[in-house]
Amino acid sequence: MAGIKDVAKAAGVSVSTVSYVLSGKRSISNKTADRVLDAVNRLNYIPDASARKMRGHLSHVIAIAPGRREVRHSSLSAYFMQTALRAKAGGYDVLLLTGEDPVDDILRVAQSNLADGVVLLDVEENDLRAARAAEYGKPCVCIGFPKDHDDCACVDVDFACMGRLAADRLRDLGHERVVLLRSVEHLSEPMSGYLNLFRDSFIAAAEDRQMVVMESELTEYRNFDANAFVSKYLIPKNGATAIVNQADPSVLNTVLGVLSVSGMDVPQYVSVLSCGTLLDSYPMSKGISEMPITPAVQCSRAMSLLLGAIEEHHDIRGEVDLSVPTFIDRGSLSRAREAQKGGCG
Amino acid sequence: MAGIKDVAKAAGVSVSTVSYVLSGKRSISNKTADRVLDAVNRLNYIPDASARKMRGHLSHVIAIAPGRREVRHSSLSAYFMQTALRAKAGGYDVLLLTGEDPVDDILRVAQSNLADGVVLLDVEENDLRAARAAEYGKPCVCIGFPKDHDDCACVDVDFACMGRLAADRLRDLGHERVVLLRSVEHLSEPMSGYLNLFRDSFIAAAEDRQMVVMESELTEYRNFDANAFVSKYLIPKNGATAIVNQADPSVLNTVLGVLSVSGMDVPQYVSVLSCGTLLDSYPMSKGISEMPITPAVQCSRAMSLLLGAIEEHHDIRGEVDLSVPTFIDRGSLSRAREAQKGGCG
DNA sequence: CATCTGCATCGAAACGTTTCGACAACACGG
DNA sequence: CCGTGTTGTCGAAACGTTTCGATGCAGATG
Repeated sequence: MAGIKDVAKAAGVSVSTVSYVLSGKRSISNKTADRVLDAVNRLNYIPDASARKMRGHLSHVIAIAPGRREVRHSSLSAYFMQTALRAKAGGYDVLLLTGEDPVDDILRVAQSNLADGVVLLDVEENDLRAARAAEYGKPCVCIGFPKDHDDCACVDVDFACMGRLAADRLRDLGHERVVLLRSVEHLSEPMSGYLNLFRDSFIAAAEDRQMVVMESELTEYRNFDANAFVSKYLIPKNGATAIVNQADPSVLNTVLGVLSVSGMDVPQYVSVLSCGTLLDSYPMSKGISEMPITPAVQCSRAMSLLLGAIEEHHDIRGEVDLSVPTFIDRGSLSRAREAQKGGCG
Repeated sequence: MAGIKDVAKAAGVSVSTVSYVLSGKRSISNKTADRVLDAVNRLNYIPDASARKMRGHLSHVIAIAPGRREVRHSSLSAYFMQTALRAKAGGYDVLLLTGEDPVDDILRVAQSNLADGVVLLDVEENDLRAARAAEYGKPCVCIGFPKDHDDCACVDVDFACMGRLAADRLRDLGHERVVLLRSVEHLSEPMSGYLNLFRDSFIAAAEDRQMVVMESELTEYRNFDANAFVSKYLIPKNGATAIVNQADPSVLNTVLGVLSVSGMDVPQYVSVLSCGTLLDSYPMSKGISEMPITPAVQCSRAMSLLLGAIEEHHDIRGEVDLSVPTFIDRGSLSRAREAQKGGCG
């Protein structure tokens, strides 16, 4: 509750002197500075945030707008936390936007100067928030890759590249028949482009390499039948020797449970590679090698771009930053078993 | 970028008239009001947030402080979103705090008037953030139940009550032998009181009712062996007829997988009741009846308390609001099977 | 000694609002 | 026609900072 005036009075100096001591923008004698700092500590003075940014100053807040309000994927909080962490490292706080109409919310906080910049999460292929970025009057970064991104920067993993890398890796291990385990997420989020981006590029690359790709059926979560999946794609003579997982960790976990019970060991009998997932925050029944999404990387890059735009006035509109996928070996990949009479059942 | 002065000029009135039209705090003739509103729309005027709260006004921001930065439980984002939703409904935005030192962060945003109030998430039994609430100078609500809560309000599910209700429900269905499936979360979060609160009250209530409670071993996630669990607690002659799950959904899912493969049907062979979890945002292989945590309820109550404190100056320090647990029937409970030669293996 | 330079400090303006007090215009009852 | 009240509007103060320009003073330079 103490203001700068109280500090000034207590230290016996003028208000401006206090301000200069605190900001270091003009030289102040040590003697005076010490008296001022003393008073600051004694009175527990913290400058008022609003008053501070009254002279054309930054609010040091960035707004973060998750997309759909139905949050089923737990990775969302990873993005929240990573964004907040990076923001804090740059001296910014993070404002969470969750209104009915996301665009309205963004407009409000951006135009009222409550926030200096905007990060969009859960960006869909046709994303209204991204399309209207020009109206915000503040720099804007998408984590994701919307079609219309003329007025914002985009940061994402290069999922097309991931598809090719996955195909390469499996082919190099001799896998010729692969099954793609897809999440039911597709049903509820048809627009979330990255899953399709990966899938298409993986299938194209695999076929280039003479591999056979099967795709699991898309069903409701609750109806997913791991037994049926295993019976259909892994047990037959010409079943797959590798699973590429694009599904929710728990779906994969169920499959692993069935494999384990049936004595179809990973990776001896079947290799598993999970792509575009985030398993390390997730208790799997078995270590699964992975080309994960990387919230830390994307958030960090997003924040660099954003802070550059805010503080150095870089124009980041239209910029696209795709990062090369990483691979984490958790031992679930090995050479394809020899073509044999297939299965154990 | 247009300011109130521009609007005033465009409408041909004084600055104060514009302000009164917008706030409705004094009567203004319709004619003038229309002209002003016209100008506001034409210029796309949005008042500057900082300037607005310069005269002793509220910032209409509440700060939300998650506890541990390692976020493995996905329910965190449910709390984020629910808090933000409720806050927005009351006209508040939400600021996400994630600094190294949570107390510092809270002090900073509270004392600088950046936020009008504070919500603490992931509150532990001995929570420093709660203990120091007096210093914030703003009202503070915990979601959780710390020991030292003299200076903040607490909102939580009544986990002791949940333990009793769970015991009652199982006993009424004739279950006399129950196994408690505990999460490994305990290992990493020894202080997170609610799991123990439930456990202790459940065990006490169950023993009161002449039930036998077994407890699964606590191991690392990756080492959790669902087969061993099933063999040890469910297959033997005197095995449990019901599982009370307190563990991570994916651990439970693994168990369900083993049960399903082994032909031990739920609920015919074994009943399952999950407590203190949040399965509906989580794709389980099978519907599991549940006494869930209820982020929406807690966040809503927390926000009511907080807004009451902020806007009506209620003193909410020391207040405790425990909500009665809810039960969701998803069909995984049935009468205990008759004592028989036990198991299928 | 007269200037100049640089340092330390101060007073006041500025930021964009809200709100208080004033006042003119008008209506109404006496 | 005078008080009294109401309505609509305005000017200016206030909020708590930052920062510009000015000033006083000490020491260096001519």
